Amino acid sequence: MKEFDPVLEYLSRYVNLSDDEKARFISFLKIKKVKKRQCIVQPGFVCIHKTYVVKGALRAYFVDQEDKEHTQAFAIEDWWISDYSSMIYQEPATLFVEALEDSILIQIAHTDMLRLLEEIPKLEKFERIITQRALAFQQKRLLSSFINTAEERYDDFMNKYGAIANRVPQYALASYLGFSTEYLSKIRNRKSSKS
Amino acid sequence: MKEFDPVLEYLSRYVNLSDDEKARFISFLKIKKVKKRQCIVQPGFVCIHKTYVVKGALRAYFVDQEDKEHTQAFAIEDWWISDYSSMIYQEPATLFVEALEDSILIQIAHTDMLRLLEEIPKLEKFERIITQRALAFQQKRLLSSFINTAEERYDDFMNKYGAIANRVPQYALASYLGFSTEYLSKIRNRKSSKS
DNA sequence: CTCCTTTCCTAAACCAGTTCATTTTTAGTT
DNA sequence: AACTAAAAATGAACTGGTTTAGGAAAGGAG
Repeated sequence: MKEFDPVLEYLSRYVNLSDDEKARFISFLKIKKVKKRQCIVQPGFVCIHKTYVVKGALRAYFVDQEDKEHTQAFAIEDWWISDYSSMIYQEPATLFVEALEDSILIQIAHTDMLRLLEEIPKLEKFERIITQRALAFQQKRLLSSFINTAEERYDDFMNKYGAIANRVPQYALASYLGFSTEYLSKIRNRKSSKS
Repeated sequence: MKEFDPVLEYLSRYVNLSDDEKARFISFLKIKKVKKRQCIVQPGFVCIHKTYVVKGALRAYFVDQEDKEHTQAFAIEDWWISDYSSMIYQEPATLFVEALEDSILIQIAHTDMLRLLEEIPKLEKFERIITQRALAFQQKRLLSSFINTAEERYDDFMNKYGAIANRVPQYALASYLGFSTEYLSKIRNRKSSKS
């Protein structure tokens, strides 16, 4: 099952599974290939899967009443993505999760994950830790949106996630950082004229 | 150990513990009483405890370079609070956690909690679930800060958490919602003149 | 290669929310 | 009750970021 190795490697950073447990885990995984612009989650439908990115790039975004998009998260190789709220509460999604490039994904259904958590309690630790880290990240991001100016947030993102910034469309980046594409353009212009 | 009952009741919503396990859990708990304005977490010191509020009200806030405060969370009766990031990474805190009223708290050290998680794996489920919910909440809050105007965010908060809003100082509420006290004052004025 | 769509850039008018400076109200303390 | 300090209100001047409307560049499909 070589195709699932990346996920097993990811798991092994947090928890040690026996070969049997690994096999059991893998039995619930599914490979999914998607083309650019294809959505794997849409508002109105419950988000069933947790999705791991083997190859490619995706984003989760919300569309508000004025049809404006707000990017909630990006995911590239070795990241997870989903409409988290929809998945854990088994409610209709509010987000789109869309491929920004042709991508190869590995998915596990939330209900299967819950079953696995019962079977292999060690996995709970994995879930807890990655969720804790996601929470800490999200808290920092919210603070930053209040504390830093648009330009500071842009700089921070370029420093930490330049690899992502250079791969995703500009409107997606601007809507992640919480300002308009026009303003992103203005920021970049300001920078290039300075140097 | 009647004094710890509120925490046990909280736990029981997520996981069933035997009497032995309950006793073991309780053995790590400590009661803490604090006066208004007293801080239980400060920048520079590692946040050791997870804190449950038996009675009273607290807030966690960040102070930026311009000495402006940004409230990250409130906690009243039956809520938990801490500098989450500092606690899980065992790094110096960046937040203050301050009592807004004289309060009675129950604390558990993070290291003790980790030990308990090893001893009583059932507890992992508890940790995972409350963290997942906190994450979903945080994600909604960030989206809302991008999508909604200051006034809409104020209205939402009043609807959902009116009980908190009426208990905390106005500057704390404004800094939670992400705008200035002056503007909050303006919003309230607008409303009272309308009705 | 050409057409067409999507993405990116620019600039001026505009507005939601801030800043600053001062006053009024409230709450805590002796 | 009187004093003090903290919190809330007010209003005028200002600004970071949006909006609107356009044109330029880049990528994909035939």
